[in-house]
Amino acid sequence: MSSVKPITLSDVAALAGVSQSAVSRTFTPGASVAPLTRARVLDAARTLGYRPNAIARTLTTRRSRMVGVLVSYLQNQFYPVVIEKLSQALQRQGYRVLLFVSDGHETGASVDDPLMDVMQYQVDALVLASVTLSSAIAQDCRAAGVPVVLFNRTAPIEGVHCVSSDNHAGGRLAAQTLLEAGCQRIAYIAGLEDASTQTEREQGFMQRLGESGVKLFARATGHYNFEKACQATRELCRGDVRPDGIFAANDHMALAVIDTLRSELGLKVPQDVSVVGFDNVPQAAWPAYSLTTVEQDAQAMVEATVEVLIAAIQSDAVHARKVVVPARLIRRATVAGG
Amino acid sequence: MSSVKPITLSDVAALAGVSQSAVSRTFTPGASVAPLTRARVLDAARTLGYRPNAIARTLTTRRSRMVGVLVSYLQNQFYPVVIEKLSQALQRQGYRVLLFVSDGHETGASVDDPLMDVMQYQVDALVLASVTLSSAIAQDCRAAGVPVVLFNRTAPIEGVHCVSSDNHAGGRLAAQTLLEAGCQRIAYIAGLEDASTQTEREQGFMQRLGESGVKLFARATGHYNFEKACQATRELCRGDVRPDGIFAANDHMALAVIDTLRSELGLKVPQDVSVVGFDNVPQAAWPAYSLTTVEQDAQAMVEATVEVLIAAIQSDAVHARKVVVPARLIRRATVAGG
DNA sequence: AGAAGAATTGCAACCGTTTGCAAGCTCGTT
DNA sequence: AACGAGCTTGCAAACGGTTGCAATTCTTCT
Repeated sequence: MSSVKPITLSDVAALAGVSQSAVSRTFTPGASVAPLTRARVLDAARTLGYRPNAIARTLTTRRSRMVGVLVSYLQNQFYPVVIEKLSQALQRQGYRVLLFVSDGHETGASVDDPLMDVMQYQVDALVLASVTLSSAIAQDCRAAGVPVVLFNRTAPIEGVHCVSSDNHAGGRLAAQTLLEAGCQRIAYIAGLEDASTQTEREQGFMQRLGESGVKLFARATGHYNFEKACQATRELCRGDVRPDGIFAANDHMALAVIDTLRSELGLKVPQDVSVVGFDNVPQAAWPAYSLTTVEQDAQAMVEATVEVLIAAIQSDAVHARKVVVPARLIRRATVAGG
Repeated sequence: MSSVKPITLSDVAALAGVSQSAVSRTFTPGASVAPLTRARVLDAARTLGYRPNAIARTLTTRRSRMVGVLVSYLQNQFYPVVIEKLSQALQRQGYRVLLFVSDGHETGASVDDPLMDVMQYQVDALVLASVTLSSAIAQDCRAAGVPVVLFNRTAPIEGVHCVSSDNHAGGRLAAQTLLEAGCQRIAYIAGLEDASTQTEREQGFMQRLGESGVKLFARATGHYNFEKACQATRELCRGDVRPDGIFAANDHMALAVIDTLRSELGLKVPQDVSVVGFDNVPQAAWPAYSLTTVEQDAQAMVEATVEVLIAAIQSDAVHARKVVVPARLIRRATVAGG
């Protein structure tokens, strides 16, 4: 069972008694081939078990129909959901996904390397779905003529597309929800400090608080990480007087907050403290949490991404698009007085 | 900014004043190149911003250094974890991941199509990490000379490698745990009926129960699905007398069981009913659940997979390996009398 | 100094497709 | 019967690399 000799165009051509071109053309939709020839070729191809070689095709057409997708960490359930949807959407459009998962230790080049690596595979476009990622990369790819779309992240990089949800409005929604619940001491648990999602959500949140003349009671950083969010929660509740409302910059952290509040600090959610998250990951709906959260419409974001991507591949010249999809509040059971 | 002319071997060769071969060889580790030439080439490459074209390379070497990875649904957190680890491990070995997510509606050809599609990309190997997948596929790929490894699934297919954990022993462990806790009415929630993980776990479980002369109190099917597992739990608890110990065939379902038991049926875990899961997904450790479960060592499974894969790629002739990784019990707080 | 041997280099064929071009064909028209 | 329009077809040159082979250069030893 050693390496099977693969069937090529010319094998089929030989059997069908036609030229390579004829075979190639029968497999190229819209090419000019006589019905009879096509039938003969298809026949030969079938008996030989011929499968076109996408790699060879890529070499001449200079279109791989592969899209590079770069993700950082999949602990946050939002990303698996996105990958699943994105991958399926791209498959439907005839594209394949070349997946890269960065090590998390994204110190400078460590992430650049595998990334430039993906470029060697001639991907038609690149989706960066990592919250934090040196924007230098995006520019490199851009320079190499590969369309780049930043997913769930914005950045003022020339020629780079962005798809995100309305984090600012979402932050405002979270604030408003906590305010309406009558919270007096509102705290915020931040994500990774330099992530655009983090800063935008916080700004919206603070702005809305400010409009009601409310000052933030406390702030801690959870780095979009479960353990660190637990830590942040402990920190917030250390003093005699603790917050009665917490907005965590994403659900992943919000779940950690709830767990810590309940199991470790013996507090009741929402009676003692209200919690609002961001994303609406599947677990947010699980009865154990039933988290009130700001939804990011993953489906809409994915659809926008695919659309932008394809447009960009089709005509390289389109000006960079910044899509922001609306966010909306999902009211569940972690905010008082619901 | 229309299509940038890419830099090729000959561009570099021209600038460096050497032949294409020289350039090619400086980028081929272990090839014979004089230090001076190498330096000159590297220099030229740098100033030109040259990046080797992996696609072209693939065409001649007939090794794409891509591995196709096929997954079905990512709701079950076990798979994201696996993808992350697998992807990183492969990257470390210089392989890229071509990801396929099947639609879930795996009715016959619907999954075969995208899969045969992946074959066109000349992947060096294929990992099937979908619980349920027509084995015909595996054989097709095998026939095409592409090594196939079934991840977390066994099947007696000639020439196809398998990596899974010891589901039988794991099932026994689950039974033993419930027995030791003094459970009198032990129930089982099955996964997808024809998945090998499901049947193996159930067999081990039943065997151990039998050894203690215990008969199964009830059985329901959750199809490895959250909602259906909730449904199954309701079903099990419908009568006057309900189970006091439940083994769910995976954590994803076990979490659903706990949620349903607590929030919907007002029962206490583990006081009223003990629950054991299988996988040890990250959420199992979350305080809200603190699930006692049988761990699948994802890291070990991934490492085995990569090893098998690479061995198979290196020499096509190796006989199919079936690796089974030991499973162990993680004792947390969902079994009585812990 | 001369020859054997090793290291380096360039030539050119090849990997499996696509595609521009020109030639060959089929038909309907006049 | 001759003519041109429109299809179909094959030829051959790319696409960007790799690699066996032979030629060249450099060492080193006698």
